[in-house]
Amino acid sequence: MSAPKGFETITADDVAQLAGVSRWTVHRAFKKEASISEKSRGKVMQAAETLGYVPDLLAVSLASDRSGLVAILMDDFANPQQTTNIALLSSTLRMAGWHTLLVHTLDEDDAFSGLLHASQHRVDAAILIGGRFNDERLAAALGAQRLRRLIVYGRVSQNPRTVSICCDDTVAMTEITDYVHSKGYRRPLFLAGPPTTSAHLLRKDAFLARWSTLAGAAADVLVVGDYDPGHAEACLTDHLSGPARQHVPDVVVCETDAIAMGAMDALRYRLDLRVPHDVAVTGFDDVPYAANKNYDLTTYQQPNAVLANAVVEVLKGTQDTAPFSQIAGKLVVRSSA
Amino acid sequence: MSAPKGFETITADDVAQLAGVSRWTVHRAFKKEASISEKSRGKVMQAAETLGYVPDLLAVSLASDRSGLVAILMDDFANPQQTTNIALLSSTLRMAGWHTLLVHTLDEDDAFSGLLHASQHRVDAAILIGGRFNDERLAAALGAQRLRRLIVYGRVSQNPRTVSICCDDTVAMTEITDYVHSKGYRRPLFLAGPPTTSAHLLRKDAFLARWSTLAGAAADVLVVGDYDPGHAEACLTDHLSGPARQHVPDVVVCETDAIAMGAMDALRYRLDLRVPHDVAVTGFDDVPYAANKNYDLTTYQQPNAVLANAVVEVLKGTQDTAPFSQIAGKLVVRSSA
DNA sequence: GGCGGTTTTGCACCCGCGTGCAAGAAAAAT
DNA sequence: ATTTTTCTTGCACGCGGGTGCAAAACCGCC
Repeated sequence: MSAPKGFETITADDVAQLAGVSRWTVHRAFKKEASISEKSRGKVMQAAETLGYVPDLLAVSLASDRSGLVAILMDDFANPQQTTNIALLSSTLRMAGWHTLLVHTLDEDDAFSGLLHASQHRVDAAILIGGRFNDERLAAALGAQRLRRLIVYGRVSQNPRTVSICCDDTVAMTEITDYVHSKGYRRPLFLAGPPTTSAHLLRKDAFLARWSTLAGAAADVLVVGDYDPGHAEACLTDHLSGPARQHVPDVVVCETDAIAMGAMDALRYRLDLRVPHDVAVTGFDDVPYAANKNYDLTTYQQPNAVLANAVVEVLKGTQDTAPFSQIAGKLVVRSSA
Repeated sequence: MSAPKGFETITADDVAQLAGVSRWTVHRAFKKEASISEKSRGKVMQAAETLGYVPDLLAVSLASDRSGLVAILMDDFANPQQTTNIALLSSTLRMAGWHTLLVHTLDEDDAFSGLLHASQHRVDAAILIGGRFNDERLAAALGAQRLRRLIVYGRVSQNPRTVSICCDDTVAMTEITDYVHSKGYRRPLFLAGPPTTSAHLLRKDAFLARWSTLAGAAADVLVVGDYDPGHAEACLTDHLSGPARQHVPDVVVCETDAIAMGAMDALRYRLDLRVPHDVAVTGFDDVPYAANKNYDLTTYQQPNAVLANAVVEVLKGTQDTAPFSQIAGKLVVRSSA
């Protein structure tokens, strides 16, 4: 009767027995729109209560072919934009009834195997956060069994079999460009992230195009290898210590806040310049730390909550991919530019 | 034969049929120490290869009563120490064969329901990262079915039914105290985090005890409500703008790096003091950003990789709880103190 | 060729629950 | 009171695969 040690697994059968009904009636009692008499529902609920019964989601998933699990693949936990997103995403998903299977991917091969493992858990969808995922591999990954949906979060994917959920980088960067130009800055330097990501292309191209329209001249670009502030700091320091020293920019426009922070560190502590007095800086993303007094960064706020809800929408219904890549954010003006 | 749309779910039966054996032989082929002839193993493997068969982990979990899933409950994604830990933990677990079910808990009730959901997924263990979890509730949570193991990560839990994996805060803080004293500082102020966490108690008490031994006098303490840098900044600013202004400390010893960074911001930007010239600052955890030139924080490095591996050890075998709460880290001296 | 012994293999049954259908009970209609 | 109609309930079967046991196939040997 009672287990000598460990926990007794309480199944629907146990509840049925105690309530004096069949297992299927127990099932119906838990299903909202099921035809069942109030009397037996009451008996079942009481029995379930005293026994502490909770349905086994594993068995539910197996039988119903809906796991209620969403895999989130993420590559960079040092990136505050990504950790902010995953925090918001996982709680939004949980409120909507999904659980999060977290996969920290180390590199591209790892992403592939992570996606495979996720599919083995029958996830209802897999979400890719971060830029280091390769679209070509995604197509192959989609060939993996049981991967129902692939959502690319925070950037545009060329792959037609995926759903992109992100804000409109072109519109956003154009707005930043307009602001920078209107403030009277005339010698911009654009700091770009890794060349493989689409954010890189969209934001950089949008800036260059708009700047050329506004100022009638091309802007300088410096490509930083990744989104690490330390690396951005080193890159910019090198750049402005070299032959480019003579034309120091009056504003550094950065692809992300992480790069912007590294840039500010470089300007202040390596190059002995004042921000924004000597050089202004703008970022992109509005990560929490951007509001810190050290940086007080003028940046572009992504509508994170809207994006997270869009994921839920996609999970709920069959949606078109189009509406979810044109969500607008808003410019946040602080003292850095 | 071929599905009209969507993906064909390939089961062990499909492989068996193609290989001309029974389903159980397929199972044996995938099990390393099973008695099976090389010939049929070959046939099975080839059939599995051509069909692209991968076992369904949901079914495996259900049948074997081992989900291969570990729930990680985390409350604060803004805390870099926690995001660092979860990144390391999830990749360490994955290499050891476990997957991570991420639960972002918003408050205590939420933590409870998160734990319940995790148990419904039959997780092999649940790991608690962060200080906002209440030990008393944990005991209740352990009553939930199927929750095999509860691991408290990064702090000591009083609950005997849980396993604590953390470094020895007392030893660590004593080491910091010795260092601070040896550098000649004599008017310390200790900045403590939320009073409910055990880290608070251990670190604060260790500091106070050691300082009293070394200096023969009690040290000042200021309790900051949480681990948010912005809040710490405000608290310290208030404190030193008030009646305490006349005895400004010569060193601010902080319970965590997050608090230390807020403290440095307050000292520099609010109180117009130089760090470390006027006031020195120490932290605890050695989060990645502590090495940033802005802060360059003297702090204590937690042995994160060792801790993560300890989790795997606990998952693998039946271990005693004792050995895992006395892991040592090391002092990292930088320019802030 | 027959025998004891050792692999290999197949099979019944189980994990806990969901679906569709048919039998049973209760309510409504005649 | 009898027949319909409707609501409840029970059940066979399936999801995909793991366990233990017994039958079958293999082996070397006398």
